[in-house]
Amino acid sequence: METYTLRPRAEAPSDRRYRIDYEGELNPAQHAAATTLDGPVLVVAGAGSGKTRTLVYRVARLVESGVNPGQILLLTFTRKAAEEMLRRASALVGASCEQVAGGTFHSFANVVLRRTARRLGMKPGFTILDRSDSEDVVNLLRSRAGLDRKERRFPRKNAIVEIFSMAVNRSTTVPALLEDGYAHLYEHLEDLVRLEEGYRRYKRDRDLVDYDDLLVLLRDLVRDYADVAAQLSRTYRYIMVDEYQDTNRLQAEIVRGLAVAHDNVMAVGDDSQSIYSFRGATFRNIMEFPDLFPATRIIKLEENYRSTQPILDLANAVIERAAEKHTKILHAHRGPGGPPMLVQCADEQAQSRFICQRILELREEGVSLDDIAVLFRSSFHSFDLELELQRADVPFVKRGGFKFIETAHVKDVLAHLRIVANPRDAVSWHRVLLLLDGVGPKKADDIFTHLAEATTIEAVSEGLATYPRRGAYTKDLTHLAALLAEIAPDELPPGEKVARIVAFYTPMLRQIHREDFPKREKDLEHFITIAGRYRSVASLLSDMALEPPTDSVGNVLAAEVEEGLLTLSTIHSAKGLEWHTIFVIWLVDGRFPSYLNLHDGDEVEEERRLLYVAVTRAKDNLYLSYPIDIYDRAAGMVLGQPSRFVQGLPESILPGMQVIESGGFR
DNA sequence: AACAAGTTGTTTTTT
DNA sequence: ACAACTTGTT
Repeated sequence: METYTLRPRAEAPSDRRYRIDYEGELNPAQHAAATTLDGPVLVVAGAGSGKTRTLVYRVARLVESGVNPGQILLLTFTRKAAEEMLRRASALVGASCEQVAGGTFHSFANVVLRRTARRLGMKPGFTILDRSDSEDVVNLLRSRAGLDRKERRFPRKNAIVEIFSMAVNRSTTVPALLEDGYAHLYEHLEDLVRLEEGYRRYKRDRDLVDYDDLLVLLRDLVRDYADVAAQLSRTYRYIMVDEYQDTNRLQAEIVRGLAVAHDNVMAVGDDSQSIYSFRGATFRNIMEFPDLFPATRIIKLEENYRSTQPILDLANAVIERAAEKHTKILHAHRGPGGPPMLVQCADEQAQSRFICQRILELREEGVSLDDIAVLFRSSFHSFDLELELQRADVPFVKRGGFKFIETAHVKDVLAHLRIVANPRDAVSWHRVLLLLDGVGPKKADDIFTHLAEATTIEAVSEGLATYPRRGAYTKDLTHLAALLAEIAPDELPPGEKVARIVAFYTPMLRQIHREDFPKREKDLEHFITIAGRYRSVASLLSDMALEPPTDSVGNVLAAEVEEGLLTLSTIHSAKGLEWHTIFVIWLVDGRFPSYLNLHDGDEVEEERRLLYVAVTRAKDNLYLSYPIDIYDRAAGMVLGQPSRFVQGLPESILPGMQVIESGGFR
C-alpha cells in the first residue's frame, strides 16, 4: 500500500525573502511595538487597534532579523489565537514561523512539565483533571470525612473547588480568602483547610494535576530550580504575552521567571477589557509590569481601525462611566455609519423573533452569516433564540457554555483511555467501575484498592483477574480487563482505541440513557473522528483537557457551512474577535449585569468592561436588545429595566427603539 | 450496598 | 429546568 503524508501548504515558500515595508504597513505606534525587539515592552492596545497585526509583524521582524523561530514563545489566551497569528506571520516571512512555540499558559506548562516532571517528583505521565474531575475528588474526600451530613450545611463540591481554586489563582490561602469575601463559610474553616490538604495529598499520590497545579508547578519550577529556569530562558529568547490584562499573579511570576536570562518580554493588553477576575486575573498586572521589569518601554495603541464612529462613541460612553479611569480613549479611523440601537422587546420570544428576522433581512442585503454574531452574558441566555433560529433554518455555531467534551458519555469513554495512560488515575477508575452492573461507590473503591499497586496495564489485568468474584459484575470485570489490554499497545492509533472503547461502552450507554441514546451515540461517533486526528494518546488527552473542541457537535450540514454560519457566543468567548454586525441580547438589569454580581462594586465594574468588550466587537452594525415583562426565577424578581450600563445615555449616542409586531401571532 | 423514586435546592463567565 | 441530595425498596 502506498503511504504518504499531507502537510499544510505554506502560503509563501520558506526561502522567499523580501523586505517587509514596516513603515508603510503600520502606524508609528504599531511600528515602534513591532520593531522594538530587545528588552521589556508593555503595549497598551485598545480594542480594534491592530494589536494582532502588530504582533504578527513583530514575529516576522524577529524571524527576519535572524532569530530562530523555535526561540520565540507566544503566549495567548487560546491556541487558536496563536495559530492564527503564526499563520499570518508565515505569510509574511515564510513557513518557518510555524515553529514558534505558542499556546496558552496552561498548555505551555503542560509541555514543560511533562519534560521536567521528575525534577518535581512527579511522573511524566500525569493526568490532568478538569473542573468536574476535581469536584468528583473533593466530593469523595468530603463524604469520607463525614462532612456530607445535612445538619452541618457544609458547602457543596462546586463551591469548595471554587474556593480552593480562587485561593490559588489569587496567590492567597483558604483562611485569608474566607476572611475576605466568604465570611459565611468561616465556621467551616478548619474542615475546609483539612479538606484542601487531603485534596492536595490525593492528587500527589496518584499523579493527578488540576488546572491550577499546572500554573503553580511551572511557577515553582522557574522560581526554585535556577538551572531549569536558565535553561528555559535560553531556549525562549523572546517572549510575547497577549491579553495580559487577563493574567493573574502566578502567570506574571511565570513570565518573570522565564525571562530571567534576558528580559526580552513584550506584554500586550488592555485594562479596559479585563474580564477574567473570577479566575484570579487582575488588570493591575498591567500597571505592575514595569515594576517586574524595570526600564520597560510603554507603547500605546489608541487608533481604532475596526468600528464606525457611532459605535466607538457608544463604547467610549460605556467605559467613561467606569469607577476607575482608564488609560486611553480610542480615536476612530473609520468614517461615519449608522447608529447603534437599543431595542425594547415585549418579552423573550419577541426578542428572539426580532433577532432572527433582522438576521434574515441582513442576509437578503448581502451580509454573510459569517459576519454576524449574537453575544450574551451567560450561555443559557440564547436558549430561546436557538429554537427560533432552528425553526427559521438559520445555521449557527455556539461558542462558550457547555462543551461536548463535558457530556457524561464522552467523559465515560475518555475515562477508559485515561486509565491506560495512567493506571493510578483514581478518578477515571471510579467512573469506569461505576458503569458496571452491581458496582457502586463502595465496591469501586474496594476494587481500586485491590489494584493499588498496579502501575502497568499488565498488572491491572492481573489484579482484575485475581479480584474475588461474586455477583453480577464478574463477567463485566473480565470484559473490562480484556478491553484495557486490547487498547494498551502504543502501536494502536488513538482513533482505533476510542472506536473499541465506544464499541464496549455502547451497550451500557443504551442501558443508562434509554430515552435519548441515539443523540449520544452520534456524539461518540464524532469523538472517534476527533481522536482519529491525533498521533498519540498523550496529546489527545492533553488537548481534551486543555483545548477541547469548542464547536457544538457536527450538527451542521456542509452545504450550510458553504453559505456561512451565524455565531452565537458568550462575550467571554468572543474576546479578540470581530464581526460586521453584532447583536447583544438580554441587556436587562439583573442579567447583565448579573444579579449575582450586584453587591460588589468591583464585580459591577467588571460587568461594565464586559459590555465594553461586547460593543467593541462590532465593525458596522450594533443592536442592543432587552425584553420587558420578565420574571426571573433565579433572581427571584421581576426584571424589565434596561441594563444600568445603558440607562441614561443620550439618544444621540444610543437611540431607543421599540419592536412592534404586526400580522398576528406566528 | 446498590438502585429507583421522590424531594429539595440552585442557577455566570473558563483554562 | 436540572442536578444534587434523601428516602425507601430490593
